[in-house]
Amino acid sequence: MQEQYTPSEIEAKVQQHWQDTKTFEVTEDANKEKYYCLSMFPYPSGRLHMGHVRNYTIGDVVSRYQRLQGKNVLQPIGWDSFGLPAENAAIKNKTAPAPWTYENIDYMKNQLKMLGFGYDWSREIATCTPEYYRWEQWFFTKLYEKGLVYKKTSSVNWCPNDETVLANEQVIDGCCWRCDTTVEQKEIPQWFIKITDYAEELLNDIDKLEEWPEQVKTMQRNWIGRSEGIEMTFQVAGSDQSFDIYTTRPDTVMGVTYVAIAAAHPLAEQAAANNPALVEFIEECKNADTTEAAMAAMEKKGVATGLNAIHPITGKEVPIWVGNFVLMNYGTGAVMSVPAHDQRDYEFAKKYGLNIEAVVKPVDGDVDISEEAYTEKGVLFNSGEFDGLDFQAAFDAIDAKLTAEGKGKRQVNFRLRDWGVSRQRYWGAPIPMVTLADGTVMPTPEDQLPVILPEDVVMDGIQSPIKSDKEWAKTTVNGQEAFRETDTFDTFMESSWYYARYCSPDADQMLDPAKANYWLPVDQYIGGIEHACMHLLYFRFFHKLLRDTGLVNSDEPAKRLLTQGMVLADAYYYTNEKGARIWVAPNDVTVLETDAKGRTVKAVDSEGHELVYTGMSKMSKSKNNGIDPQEMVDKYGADTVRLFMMFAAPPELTLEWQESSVEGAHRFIKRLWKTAHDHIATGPTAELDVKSLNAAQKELRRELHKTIAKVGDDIERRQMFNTAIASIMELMNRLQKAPTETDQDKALMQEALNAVIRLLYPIIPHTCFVLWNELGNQGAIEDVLWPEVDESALVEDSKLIIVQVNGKLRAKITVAADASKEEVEAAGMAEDGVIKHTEGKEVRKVIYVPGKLLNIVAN
RNA sequence: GCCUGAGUGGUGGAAUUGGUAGACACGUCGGAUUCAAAAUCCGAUUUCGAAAGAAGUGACGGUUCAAGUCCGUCCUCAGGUACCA
Repeated sequence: MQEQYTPSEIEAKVQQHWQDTKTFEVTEDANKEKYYCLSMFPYPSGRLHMGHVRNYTIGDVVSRYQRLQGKNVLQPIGWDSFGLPAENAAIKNKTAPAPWTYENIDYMKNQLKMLGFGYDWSREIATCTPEYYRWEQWFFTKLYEKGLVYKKTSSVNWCPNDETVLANEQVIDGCCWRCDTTVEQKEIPQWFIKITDYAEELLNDIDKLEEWPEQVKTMQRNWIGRSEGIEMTFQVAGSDQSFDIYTTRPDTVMGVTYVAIAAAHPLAEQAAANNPALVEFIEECKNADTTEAAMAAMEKKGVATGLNAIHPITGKEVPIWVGNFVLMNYGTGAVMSVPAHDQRDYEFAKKYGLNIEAVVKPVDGDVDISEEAYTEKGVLFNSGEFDGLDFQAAFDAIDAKLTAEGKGKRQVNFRLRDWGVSRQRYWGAPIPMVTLADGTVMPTPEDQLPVILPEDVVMDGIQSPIKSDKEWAKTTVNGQEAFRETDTFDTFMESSWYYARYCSPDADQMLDPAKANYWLPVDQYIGGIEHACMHLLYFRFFHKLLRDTGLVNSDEPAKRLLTQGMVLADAYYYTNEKGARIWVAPNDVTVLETDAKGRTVKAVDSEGHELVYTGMSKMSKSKNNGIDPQEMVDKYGADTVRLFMMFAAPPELTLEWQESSVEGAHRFIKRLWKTAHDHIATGPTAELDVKSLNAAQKELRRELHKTIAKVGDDIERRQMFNTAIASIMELMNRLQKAPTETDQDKALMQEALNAVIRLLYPIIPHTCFVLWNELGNQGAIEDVLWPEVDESALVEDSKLIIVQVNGKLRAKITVAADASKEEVEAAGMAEDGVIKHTEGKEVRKVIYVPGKLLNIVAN
């Protein structure tokens, strides 16, 4: 065996072995328990970043661990390869999105192999290929036939200068990122999928996701946002027109002093006919940013329409205002306003001098609305026949009255909105719809699928090539001239079902149900927390759609979810002559001076600029603090990078990249290698005879088996890979100091190393692959099982008891494992530290936590 | 704004069910080895204090024999907010 640890040699050799023997290619096997481990697939942006490395290392650790549990483990990978960045890169590099994407895939695929991830490469998919998206198109046409797809107008960000639609990301401070023109909102027809038809099930089935983080489940519940309220109709005074509003606070309805409608509401347009101020305001609202955050931040403004609405219960007239905070697209496009009991309405009423009438007060006192709205639920007053009712009673009574008079009804609403899947961009799957010459809109017939996206295109930076090429849309359907839809799908469509396609990647149908039902649901899904609401909800939604199409037979796509945190790194900048901050890459920084505690005081870059250190931030292009995984693998080897990633923080927390800590991980592997080398150099070992071990050997063996138990629990149940590694490090620290004189010392070392190598295998597989055979074991480590815990080795004959007086630590005592409370108490009371703090005091109570702690309460 | 998290030594973090706060590692300091350095090995390392001891987990308050952990109010940071993926 080589004395030096040479990761580059070892890793190349082991990776070649995995490739040659197709170690990680799997097929359905009814005799084996399956395990499907899935990491969110990457967008092929160019090179892997540390976030990818973290995500895929976690997945690989889980997969290899499960393999050693004897399971049939599927770990696939692919490429989420449609999307906006490819268009931007293509324009910048004067190429087309397709070649740019395919080159990136090739490059990144190599990087994944160099990190040693055990993927079944025979199942690799790229969503930008017709072989993939054709089934998505097919599925969309099926959804259309089922009535789950519809078209409606919806607003998009519009740059009037470029005459193009912008993503939210491309709007900077209300202006186009390319030409700085003020962005407008434009209403255009778009396709929607009725996710709201599944809102109730998506909400209820969250309860089935027992192994999903509570955090994600809470976010999804709030995102879906089920509410119970009343929808009621207001008549417009002096007209036969009416409009509906929805409220979750019908108990406040007697306090309605005005109603607010959206600028795009038909009534607003009607009222604007002879009201120039209103026309101007409606114009202004058209250009307002409609993202939720912007809506919340903007100043709430309004203009009176001059129209009045008739209160459905009191019959009184209240003014109708147009408010910039009401959107036509959401809800009914109108809201009732109760300034006394809603803070936004309160501020609006104060601003425009509208009436404020309190109708709800606390159960035990008066209501004070001189400073702000009273938004709690209380008891009604000033509410006529409803006076004295509490929230629920008022809700029921008002519901009964409105229902009886045909003016309203109880209704469940969801915050969740239907999924708009149309994008006016090129690099996406064409939406398989056509418009015939006679105006009929219909799905592309099945025999004309896939609708192929041409890849050989020239990007002009503004218009989608399939829109600017007027010929592309032309086709023939049912013998008629027809025009293809030139919008493409939201890329969330592709990422909503890839997990299912992996089960039968070459199937000549969307998926092969027999194979899909063998592998699905996914046992472990791993990805970033940023996907909690959108991707993970679409993913669950699509699974239910697949189920209702008869393609899968489970209700949920993934049993267990792990959401990993971001990767941060040091960031440094200097200010140039023009006053601009120039961010310097961390590997170009030399720290010259640290304070007594090791904090950076002075740092310079290679050109001598003195730098400002800003601490840790998310690795990003803007702060130039990305660490290239490739460089790290070249320098330390993949196993070191993997070990550091898993050791530096628990998977769900942010991880701070610290190269000194990477070196620490590298040192640990070197020590492991040396310990194994030194042990192997002493020659063959005798058989371990457990009965003959002395006390020290027994204790060492107990530590070994405690570690085996802890590591298994940490990886499988707790998913705390960092503490699993820490406990292996502790054990290794002891093993390095353990005596090696006798046969049994050596036999124990052999048992320990054979176990440690398997415990570490999921994390540093290359090193462990080699060491497994060096230790004299036959066959590949992939084919052996996880070490077993010898329960008999765990038995302890004594226990350490913490002795406290009034909750403060005063002594530590060792007692027999079977000592009674009385014995422990007597031993504890005899300790100097205890006597000192109980002298002259009365012992009032003694709390004993068996085998752990004794607390003496005295005063 | 709203929804969801996080905050513990110089640093990353540990403390799993309310029971020893700081495991493991990095850094720093001291020592060994070396002509010297790198590498490696050994030791110290929350703060204050000579010690005894006291204080200490973002802030303030509460529950409890016992609180990093539970409850309340607040502060800061992060993720999401429906066309970035």
